[in-house]
Amino acid sequence: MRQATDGAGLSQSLERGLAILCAFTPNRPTLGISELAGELSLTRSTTHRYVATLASLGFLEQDDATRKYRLGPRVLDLGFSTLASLELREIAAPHLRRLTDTTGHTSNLAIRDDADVILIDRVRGRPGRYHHLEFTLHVGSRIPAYCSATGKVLLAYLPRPDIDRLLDRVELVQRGPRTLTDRDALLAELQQVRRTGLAVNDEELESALRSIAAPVRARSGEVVAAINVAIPWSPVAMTDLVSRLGPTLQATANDIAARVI
Amino acid sequence: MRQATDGAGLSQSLERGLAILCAFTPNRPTLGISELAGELSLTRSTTHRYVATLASLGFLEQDDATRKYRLGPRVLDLGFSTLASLELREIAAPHLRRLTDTTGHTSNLAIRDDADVILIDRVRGRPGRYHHLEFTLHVGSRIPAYCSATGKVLLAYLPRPDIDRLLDRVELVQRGPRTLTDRDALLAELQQVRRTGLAVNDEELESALRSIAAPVRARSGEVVAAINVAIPWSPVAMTDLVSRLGPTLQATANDIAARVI
DNA sequence: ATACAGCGTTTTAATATTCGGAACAACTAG
DNA sequence: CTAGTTGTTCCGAATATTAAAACGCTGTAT
Repeated sequence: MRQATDGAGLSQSLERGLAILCAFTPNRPTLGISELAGELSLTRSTTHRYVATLASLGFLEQDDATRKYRLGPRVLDLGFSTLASLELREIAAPHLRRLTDTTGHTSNLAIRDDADVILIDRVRGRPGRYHHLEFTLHVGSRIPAYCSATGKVLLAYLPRPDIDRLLDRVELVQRGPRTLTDRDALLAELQQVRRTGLAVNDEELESALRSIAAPVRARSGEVVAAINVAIPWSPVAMTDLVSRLGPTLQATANDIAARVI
Repeated sequence: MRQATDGAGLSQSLERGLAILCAFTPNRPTLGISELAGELSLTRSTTHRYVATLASLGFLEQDDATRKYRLGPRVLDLGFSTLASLELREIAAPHLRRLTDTTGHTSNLAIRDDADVILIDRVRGRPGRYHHLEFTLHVGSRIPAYCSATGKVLLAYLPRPDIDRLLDRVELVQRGPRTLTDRDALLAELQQVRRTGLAVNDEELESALRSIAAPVRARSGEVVAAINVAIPWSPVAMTDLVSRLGPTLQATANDIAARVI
């Protein structure tokens, strides 16, 4: 849903077709031709041609009753089976699993894309108290970096100019009861992350959700990913959680890093 | 110049662009312009324009050193967060988790797409003996139906004409030491599946991999998905495994079905 | 050193491909 | 019945796309 033609020489049709696919979100799982056309500022006929193409290839399906469209199973072919960071994901998988087994909490592996983080692997914690986020977050989910523990980690170790450039384009909107909406406060916290090697998210993304994250470094020392554990809210103080889980988290992150090529 | 494949594709550019994205597989994670052009029978300049478009949108990334391309993080935006069967996935998630906790084995939720099955959720089993498939199969992976337990379940309950039509287009290639390459043998086994309500995969997809699957039914009674547990090979007889795990599997499948809208 | 072969990239003019207005059929309200 | 949707089809216009050729560049082989 970003960016049209900055320069010349790009394929309009491809761009529009992909925009159509991206228009389907969890909040709007089914869309009609007119809705799509309106959203993308295209005519219905043009939209229909793209949609028909996508449907004929299996990326979209048409609902028999309502005539509207939804995503088809083939979207899962698109890159999901591959993925830029497949190697990292494979290396991390058993360690994530162990992290969840020892802590009992859901653990995630995330990378940064622009000012967002993307979950590239996750191991669910014990059943029982399933939180709302358990269902709204999947592998592939995209979350703003500024209000997540993994995001803070992935921001913190960037060169300062890059941090500024990213934050320039982001509005620090209130997502949870304790979201850091003040840029200076966020920058201070990023410094804290660099000092401690840990980031926390204390109900900043969503109410009742806490999380602690640690950086995963490549051989070069560069922070290439972050792992975290998601913790449902409890009366325990955040500092206690950090001192209890932080070392385990960092040890896991280091184990992963040690196996990265 | 050329018409699209089966006269289906209406927008040539969109079809070609998506073909480029799909050309990236786990086996071939990075591709150059020339490779892509050769594979898709396009000229390099045309290929380059599509690739540049995809790269400018974040779906591809260019390696600084080799100048070749790999998938970018944005591919994960494509539909994965939504998906036709998201509801089913959400409903099934805690049950899959419990299934893995009680059996210790990796469990999966799969739907059918044409003659393949697609994993739409998975809960990894205990660490320890990580099998090769642990790494080659992810959510989103596509496997031939005829040589997997979930696939047999999803084939078995189709109307007979549909089964025939699907199998007409599939070659029963040997994938594992015990793959059913004979169509009649496969059809007989599908009947067995309908009788017992369980399907097995005894080293048919890959050596040392066994699996047992059960159908998940919608309110209407239609089989809409399948769940399975993957079992590393052991000297235990398959029939023993079935009698031990089958009831649990079916109970889980029924639990899920009972909660499907 | 030189020539070569391959790569990704840019430019080009010609046209196949795509565009979008208008019209259609089906459906829902009022 | 009319008036407003919706998804869908048609078709001439024209634009966005195509592919050949040339450009640098990087290696390798001579």
